[in-house]
Amino acid sequence: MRQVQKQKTRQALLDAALGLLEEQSLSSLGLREVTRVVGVAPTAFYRHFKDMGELGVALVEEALGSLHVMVRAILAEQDGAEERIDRTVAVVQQHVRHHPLHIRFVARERHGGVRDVRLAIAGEMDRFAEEVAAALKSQPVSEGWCDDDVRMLAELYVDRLVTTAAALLDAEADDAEGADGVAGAGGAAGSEGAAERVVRVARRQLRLISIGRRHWREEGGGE
Amino acid sequence: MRQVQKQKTRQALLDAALGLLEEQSLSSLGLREVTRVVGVAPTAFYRHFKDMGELGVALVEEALGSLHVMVRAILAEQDGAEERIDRTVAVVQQHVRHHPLHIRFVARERHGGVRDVRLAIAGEMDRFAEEVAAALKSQPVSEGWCDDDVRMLAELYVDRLVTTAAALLDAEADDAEGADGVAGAGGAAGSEGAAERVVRVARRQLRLISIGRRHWREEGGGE
DNA sequence: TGTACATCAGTGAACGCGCGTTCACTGATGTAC
DNA sequence: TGTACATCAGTGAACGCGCGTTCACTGATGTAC
Repeated sequence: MRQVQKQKTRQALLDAALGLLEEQSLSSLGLREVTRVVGVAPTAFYRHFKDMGELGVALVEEALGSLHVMVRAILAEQDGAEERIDRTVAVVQQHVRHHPLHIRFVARERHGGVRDVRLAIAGEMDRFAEEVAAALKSQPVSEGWCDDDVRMLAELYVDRLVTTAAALLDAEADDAEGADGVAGAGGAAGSEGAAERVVRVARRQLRLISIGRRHWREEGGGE
Repeated sequence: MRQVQKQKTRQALLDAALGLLEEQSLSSLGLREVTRVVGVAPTAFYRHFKDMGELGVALVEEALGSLHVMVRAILAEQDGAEERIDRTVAVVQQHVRHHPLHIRFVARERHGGVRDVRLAIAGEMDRFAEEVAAALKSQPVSEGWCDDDVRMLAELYVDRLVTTAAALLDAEADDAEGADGVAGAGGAAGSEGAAERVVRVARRQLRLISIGRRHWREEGGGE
């Protein structure tokens, strides 16, 4: 079938673009750069996308689709609060390792220079928050919470997950770089890597939010 | 003095670039675009900056300098927890109104495509966190907290301020746009604007964090 | 199965354009005497 | 105060280059009979 081959080329364009976007932003990425990596003529691009913005929106769907899987995995947990936090951070860490380019892309283009892409990301993030809110609402801790408060908590969580993922990505890059370059210069041999620090901080931040959540109704609810 | 005129041109280049960066990212901004706005020859650019990256780093200093003032203003507050939160959000809101381009620039280039600029922003944000940590440490609520925990709380606060500022900026743009375009289409006349919603959510998120902070030692400290 | 025809993903030459950078220059400002 | 000279911020012509986009095309794949 001809459509099969067409999809392959389309996917190759998306993959090539995503790879190139590790080190630059969408608005400075050229159509010719992408086709050059794939090995097709520049004009072939137009058989698949109107322009780079349209390719960007397609990448949003791909990247946030994979993030969506991550969020669902976290929400599926049923353990106690403490184990839940550890699992959450572990899932984020795993996701960063398996889809570093997706995380980089979302972090960069969330406030980037292409309007359609920003809107697409904002829309997807909103759906995440809604999904997280629904999950939080069904938990016993949320008894007596109004929908609005649940939603603001969900946004706090979603934001923290994305921020942590982006921080982790930078930290792992730093760790890898430092290991090659100045192996052990200054710090003790067993000293904490940047990624480990991010993980520890993220866990405690989630813990603090969780504590705030448990005491919210006692003293917070009256607006 | 000749240096005075030179500084004026330099500042004009920075201002023009900042304006152009409202709608695009640094890595796609051209040297000729900037000089065209200022009204000087393209080659004049080189009398002030090696390239756009260097101009970007200069913009970081300017933008985070103004953010620094904001952070100090917040830390100077001495009221109770609740008033402190209201004042904090009010200061952020005011800052967004007075320096929207600075906020946009920092939000965009924090994860943007120019390495030197990213590093400069990360460095400044780190200094903010350190400063906030020092202020938090001296408050009575922090009795018995280890430095590491204070620092993680400071990072949570700094991150929340920047995120809120960026969200507020987008929300105010949405509000202005919606008012022109579809005046009152769908929502009731007195319905909440996007900016107001962001402010209300931000207040409650800070409140929740503050509650978590007060109960931290009772149940959180043991790692 | 074989033949005639339609489709359409990918080609490749050509275009005009704005880019960053070079270079020798100009002329106002600042300095020495 | 006036003159001769130095400095250097800004100029403007020129360059080669890679960009996005157009167009008529090719030839493999798919379809009808």
